[in-house]
Amino acid sequence: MRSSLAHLAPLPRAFFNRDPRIVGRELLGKVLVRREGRATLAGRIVELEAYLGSEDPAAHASIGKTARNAVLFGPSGYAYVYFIYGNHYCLNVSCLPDGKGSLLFRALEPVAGLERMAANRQLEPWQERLISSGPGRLAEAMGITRQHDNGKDLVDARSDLRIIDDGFVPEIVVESVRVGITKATDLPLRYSIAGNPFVSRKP
DNA sequence: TTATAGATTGCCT
DNA sequence: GGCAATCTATAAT
Repeated sequence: MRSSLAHLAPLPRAFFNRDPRIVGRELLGKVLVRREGRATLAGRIVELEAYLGSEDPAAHASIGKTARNAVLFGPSGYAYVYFIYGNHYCLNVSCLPDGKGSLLFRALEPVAGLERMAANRQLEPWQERLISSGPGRLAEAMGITRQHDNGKDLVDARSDLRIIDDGFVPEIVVESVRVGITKATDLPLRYSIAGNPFVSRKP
C-alpha cells in the first residue's frame, strides 16, 4: 500500500486550473499524501469547500492580494495554509489564478499511516473519526503548518505534500452550504461524499 | 499603536 | 447546545 501510493502520479496542473466548483466535485475521492521522513501519511478527500474570488465575500481572496493570501493570486495547484482562531491551520489548494478561486480541505478518510496521524493528534488509533474530520484536525494529523507548507506545489511528485489519483470514484456527491462562515452563508459550495462517516458535519 | 473578527475545536453544562 | 481558548492579519485610530 505504502509503495503503491508513493508511485502514483499526481494530477496534472490543468486539473486545478478550472472553476473551483468543478474541481471540488472532481477532487472528492482523490488522496492527499504526506511524506514524513520515511513514513507516508495519506487520506482520501471526502469533504471540500469552494471559495470564489471578489464576488464571494467569504473568500479570503475577496479583499485583494495581501501577504497572507498571496498564494491564491499565483498559479493553480499550490497550497494556501492559514492560521485561524489562534489554534488551527487550514489547507487550501489554489485553482484559478489571480485569486479567482480555491478549495478548502475539510475532511479526510485515513488510508495510510493511520497510527502516525493519530499520534500527531494525540489520539489512539481506534479514535478514527476524530483524526481528520474537520479542517483543523486534518491539518494537525498531516503535520501541516503555514511555516512549512504554505506555497508548496501539490502537483510536484517530489513534494512531501501532494494529491494523487488512485482511481477511486465516489458514487454520490452531495452539495450543501459552507460551514463556519458569516458571509454568503447560503451558497451551496460544500461538496462531500454521500454517507461517508468521515465528513465533518452532515449536509 | 490599538482593536477586532475569524473558512475551529474541545470541554462544559 | 454554549462558550472559552489563543493569536494573527487586517482595519481603524
